Amino acid sequence: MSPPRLQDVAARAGVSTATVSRALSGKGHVSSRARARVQQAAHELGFVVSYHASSLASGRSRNIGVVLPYVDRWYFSTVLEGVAGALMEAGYDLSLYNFEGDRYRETVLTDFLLRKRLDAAVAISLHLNPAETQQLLAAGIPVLGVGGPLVGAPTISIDDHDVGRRATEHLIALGHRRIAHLGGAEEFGSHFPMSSDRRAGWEGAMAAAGLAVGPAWSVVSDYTFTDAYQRAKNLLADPADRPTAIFAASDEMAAGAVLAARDLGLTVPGELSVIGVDAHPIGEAFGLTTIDQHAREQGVHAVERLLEHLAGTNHEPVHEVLPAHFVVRSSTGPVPGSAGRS
Amino acid sequence: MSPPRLQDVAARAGVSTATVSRALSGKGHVSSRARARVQQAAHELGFVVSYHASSLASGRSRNIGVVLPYVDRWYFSTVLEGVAGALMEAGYDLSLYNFEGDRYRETVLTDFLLRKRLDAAVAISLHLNPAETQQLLAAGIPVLGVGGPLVGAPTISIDDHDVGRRATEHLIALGHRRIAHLGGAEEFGSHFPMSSDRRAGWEGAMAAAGLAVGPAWSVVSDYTFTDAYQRAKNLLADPADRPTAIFAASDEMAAGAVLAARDLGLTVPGELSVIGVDAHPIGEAFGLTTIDQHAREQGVHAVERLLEHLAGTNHEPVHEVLPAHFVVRSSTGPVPGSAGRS
DNA sequence: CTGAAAGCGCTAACAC
DNA sequence: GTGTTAGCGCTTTCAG
Repeated sequence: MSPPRLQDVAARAGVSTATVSRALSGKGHVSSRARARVQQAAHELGFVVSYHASSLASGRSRNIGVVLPYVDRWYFSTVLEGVAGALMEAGYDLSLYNFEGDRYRETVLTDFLLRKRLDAAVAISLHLNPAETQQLLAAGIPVLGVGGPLVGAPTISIDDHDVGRRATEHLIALGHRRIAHLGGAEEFGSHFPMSSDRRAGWEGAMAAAGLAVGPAWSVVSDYTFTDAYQRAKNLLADPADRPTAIFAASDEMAAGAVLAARDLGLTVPGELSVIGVDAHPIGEAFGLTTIDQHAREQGVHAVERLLEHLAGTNHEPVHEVLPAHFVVRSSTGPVPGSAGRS
Repeated sequence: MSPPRLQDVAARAGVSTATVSRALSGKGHVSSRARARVQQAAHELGFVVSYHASSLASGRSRNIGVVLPYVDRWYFSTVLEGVAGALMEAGYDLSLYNFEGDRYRETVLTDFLLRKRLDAAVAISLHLNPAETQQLLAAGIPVLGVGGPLVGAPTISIDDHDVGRRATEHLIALGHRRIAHLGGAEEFGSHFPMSSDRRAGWEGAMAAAGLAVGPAWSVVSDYTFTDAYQRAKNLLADPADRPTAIFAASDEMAAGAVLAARDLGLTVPGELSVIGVDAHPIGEAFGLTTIDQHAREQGVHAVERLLEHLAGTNHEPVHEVLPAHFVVRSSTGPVPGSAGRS
């Protein structure tokens, strides 16, 4: 037998389909008596509204798209967890669109996102150009950016420049003068727009303290543990000319650097201090000092903003900046051969 | 102005809506001339079919659900990447349902999955009981299980018992006699059903070799780097009575064990051999010997199977076993104080 | 507060 | 090969 329809419920409850719809959706006024009978009937029949019919008739689908460049990287999967949980609480479905770098960028943007089956979308650390953003907005899909700049759309993110500055100043305060940076490439800007900002924050703090920053200490990696491990090993190879501290743009890279140092026989933080960003769980075992950017909360908050937007009136593209917090553990300490200051 | 409808395209191309529908979907026969005009008109108007209308009318939604207990853990996010890519290639949408452990288990199963908006679902390493599986199947949603047993539904997975056996035999062949296991809890069985199988494989191999397996060497962890690090440290603390090798049920745990060993001053593989499972990228920097279970391919293959199922006739619940392969690196070696065999 | 009825935009028989 | 038309199952004016 086919699944029960709204009409079946109406018949059983002895009311019209309109009343059933109102009673079940909570929209419009229904006498509590009618409501009770409807709910009773719906329950007995095991009725579930048809998503497609409901969406077609109402124009809304209670479905939100999440667009991201990777799902198997910590930041993205963590934000995704936050988004998924918040949407679930709100009774929304979540459609996932993974660029896989840039592999499906075109496909997602043209074939998938425009099928008008989304009430809104959140773009995680994605650099959409104005044309792409406009395309979405023109299709009637409000977009919210998380962790990346989105021209013409509201965003939430942390202040990456400030994060870079604070991490660096923490090391400077410990007496370090020779501080290297391990971050993402500029070209990675399309997916990791924060990279250059964190690097700029480091450069700014170094300059403000009158410290030199050679190109050799401005290391470009790809945000993976393994690549960072290798690059840190190269960076630290020469005992005569190596930094005493490293600021890594992510905890995974920071952890890779710690492992590299150990493999070279260097103690952390005795001979090398390392600080990361993220509060990645792996940092705990490494005793990593880091700056927590509350990735999961970013996802939760993104959904709150988006639902407000859908419900409400406030459609200005506000760029909201979320706080990030120090988590000091044991990977940072006074510079070697000093009394230190901590 | 409102978006163009099928009718607008029909008018512009000078044909009926039925022809437009056929021309655009590729179903049914349309003269190439009509097809060309339709495509032309559709393009000029920027027409995109309405997903909801199409789904309502046809009963199919080109949307597949992915149900999993976590998204921020390597195995799950990697399988998810594979599934997402394969679905994208096939032009299917992907709806994500995250249990977050068991937090949303009920909600997902009752509120979300049954809304008849899914053509099918893949359950990643999820232990659905027969009633839950039946509920889905009864709702007309074919389910495929990846990496976990699903009663009454087709599945694909590796042979975890065999993996445990092979990993252990690798260590035994290197001369090890004191081999510990770091795996998941039995109770974790609801999400990591492979845990107990890998452990059983280890026990079996040890027994077959006539080797003792004390309860102290059968360590239960939670599949995280940090927990494994801590437990391995405890396991290795006593120099007088510690294993010479560890078989960990995942690379993350194996890496945690390697770090623990180093923090205790033990060399790997000189004083301790470690082998994991997964081919997690982090294993590279650790030089981890592992068994690759090809997680991404599991996801890709799951989609292939599901689409075949949707297209075809073969509806038997086949349990397919995929191969897993050794990746020998530098974390395993001859037992300490022996000439070794390799 | 409730019912009748007109669609929402497309697909799939069924005719021609 | 192509057009006609009856829905798909629900929401939402508009009356009452």
